[in-house]
Amino acid sequence: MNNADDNIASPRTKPLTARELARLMGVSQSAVSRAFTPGSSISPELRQRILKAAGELDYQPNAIASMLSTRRSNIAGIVVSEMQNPFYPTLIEKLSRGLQRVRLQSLMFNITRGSNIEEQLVALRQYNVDAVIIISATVLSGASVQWATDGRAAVLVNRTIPDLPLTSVSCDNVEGARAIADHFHALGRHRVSYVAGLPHTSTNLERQNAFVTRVAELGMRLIHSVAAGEYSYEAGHRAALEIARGEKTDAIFFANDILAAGGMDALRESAGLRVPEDVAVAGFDDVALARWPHYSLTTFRQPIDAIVEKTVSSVTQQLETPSLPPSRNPISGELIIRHSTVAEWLPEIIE
Amino acid sequence: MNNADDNIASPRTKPLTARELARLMGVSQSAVSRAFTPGSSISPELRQRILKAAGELDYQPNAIASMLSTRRSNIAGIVVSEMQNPFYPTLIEKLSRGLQRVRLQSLMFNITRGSNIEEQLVALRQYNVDAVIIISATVLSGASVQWATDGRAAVLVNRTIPDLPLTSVSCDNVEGARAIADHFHALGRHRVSYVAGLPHTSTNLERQNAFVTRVAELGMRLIHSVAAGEYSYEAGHRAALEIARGEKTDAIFFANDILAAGGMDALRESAGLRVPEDVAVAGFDDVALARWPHYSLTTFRQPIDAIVEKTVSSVTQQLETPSLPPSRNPISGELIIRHSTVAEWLPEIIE
DNA sequence: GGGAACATTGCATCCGTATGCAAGCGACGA
DNA sequence: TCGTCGCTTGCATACGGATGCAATGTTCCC
Repeated sequence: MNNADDNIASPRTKPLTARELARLMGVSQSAVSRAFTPGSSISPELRQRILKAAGELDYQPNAIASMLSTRRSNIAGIVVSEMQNPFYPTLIEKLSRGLQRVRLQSLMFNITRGSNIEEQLVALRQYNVDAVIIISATVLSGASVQWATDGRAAVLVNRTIPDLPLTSVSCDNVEGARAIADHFHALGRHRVSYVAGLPHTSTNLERQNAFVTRVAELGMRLIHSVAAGEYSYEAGHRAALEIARGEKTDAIFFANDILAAGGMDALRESAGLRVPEDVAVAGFDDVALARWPHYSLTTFRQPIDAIVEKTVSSVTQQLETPSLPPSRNPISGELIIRHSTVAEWLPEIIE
Repeated sequence: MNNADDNIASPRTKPLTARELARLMGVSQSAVSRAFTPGSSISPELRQRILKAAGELDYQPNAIASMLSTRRSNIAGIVVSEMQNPFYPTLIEKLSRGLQRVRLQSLMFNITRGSNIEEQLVALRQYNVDAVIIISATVLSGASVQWATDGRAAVLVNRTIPDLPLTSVSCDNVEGARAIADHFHALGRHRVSYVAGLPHTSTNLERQNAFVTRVAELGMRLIHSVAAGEYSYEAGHRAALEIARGEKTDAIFFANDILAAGGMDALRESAGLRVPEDVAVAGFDDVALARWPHYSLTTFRQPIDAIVEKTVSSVTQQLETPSLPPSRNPISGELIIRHSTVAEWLPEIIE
């Protein structure tokens, strides 16, 4: 039992290094490095030999060391705050996959509202992320974002920050809000209302302004315009009750689907109104529950795949061309009409 | 305009290094490093002086270099796959905050089912993550997980992997499933059914076995036991319809809340049954929608905060004591009774 | 056959921080 | 007053790979 250690699962095995592998093979460390670097100057034979040996000896390059040398981390920092709205998990999931496709891992930064945000952004710089993708709707100061993103690829998804020239990719909120207003108008609803979520976010401002403007253009009356305060079911519920207690309205546009869901339940179950007969309801996003037969919610679909694709391509372009000027990229969405505005529309059979 | 560059936002400014800062201050680079390393040998005065200068000159240590030196990355890899169930985003968000509290950033690894999982786990080793937290319900082979976690702190959350001795933290599925069975029994329901999600996951097996066993112990009859195939609203909807077409059952336990929501809507709106009068419905997790008045779902609440806390503390312990033997940590949950099983229970007023 | 252009390979050094070791310094006790 | 001990500080080097440059070997053309 002289070599007892050999039999024990060895948690401490130091990973093989390029130098060691090189020594074992009688080649130089550079050769090993080149074997793993596409496009580097090495003969196909040697590369194959090294990759084969690497496979057998379970060598893989240490990404940390490589980051230090190249000053590229191959990491994208994703700044996130509200995971409650199911739209975001879906977005993040797809985004993270999209980034993996271009060899970027996703480092998540969960911003907690109220806590010291600057402090949380320090890590973005410390970890030397190549790209910063800001999804959080939470208000971030332009200065801190500028500082955090300084010199890196950066994309704001579904939001903008005043006075900060950064590339942004968003669903076309103006198009969406106008489409809803047009739809209400086409339905013959003329006494419409709007329910905001977080009032000061760029997303909300765009939707609200576009909706209100279009409503006026079409000669409809805006009966209520309330702020729910947050993007939650409960907030939508409260807002709907408040509206139901006031002057009669025949169509409500909620700033997103979750608000709309809470609102519909309140209208139907607490206010005793029929949706869509008494009041039509529309949301925004087209999250999964909008398709549920119970809600069957008319909504403006955010084209997640297109948003992800544009975000990823913008990141890669910025990485290739650091001087690329910022751009705004509104992505066209699609009005999805369902039962919550059109009684004749019957919920899809769920297959 | 000789120094035109000065006026332009300088995206390329190379970050200040410890050496440079040291040179500027006339101290050694070691001193700078020590100033940022708690517990290192340095006088309080010098440390203060350095930290002050660092603040003014906007220096912060390069985490990459530090990782290379210390062989600690301060990164936890979170392996995730299903973000559709709202339980997981919530869990991940809290977990990520919990980890930040102990100075660990979260690197997310989104496992795509079907694609090459091993390949995706390579990055866990390359990035040298200190800890691996596996939340994904997707089936992972023991061997690949072992390889990926080799020698690091690792925790399986809400799942186990057969034959793989790893620390796990889960809601006590047995307790939960028994509580539901007991509840059905107390309600006088004796013809019960079970709806599974992903049939081969450890979570499902535990819930299913415990439920079936308890049902038998209590002398109730198990009428249907079906597998929805995935944890989705649609799957729950389909499963419920299938059950409604078969022999009459008076209580259904769905393996999670999303399934239950789909199931309830199907029972009520497609099968024309009353919930809870004709059939009682219970779920598992207590996600947000379980509280919505429309569902008002009886469910077994997973104690997310306790799970997160235990996970984080287990990680820190493992980091301190690498030889720590694996442990199982079932966390006690709580039966939440609502309208879907007890007609008299009225939905909470939403404040 | 000689030389130039090219393809491969290795050498040496750098990336930015952490840390063992030894040197410097002041304080304290005998 | 001198030796010793403890606290600070700096020096030198390690962490693991990437890469410019020089050295070597090949190929091709005149």
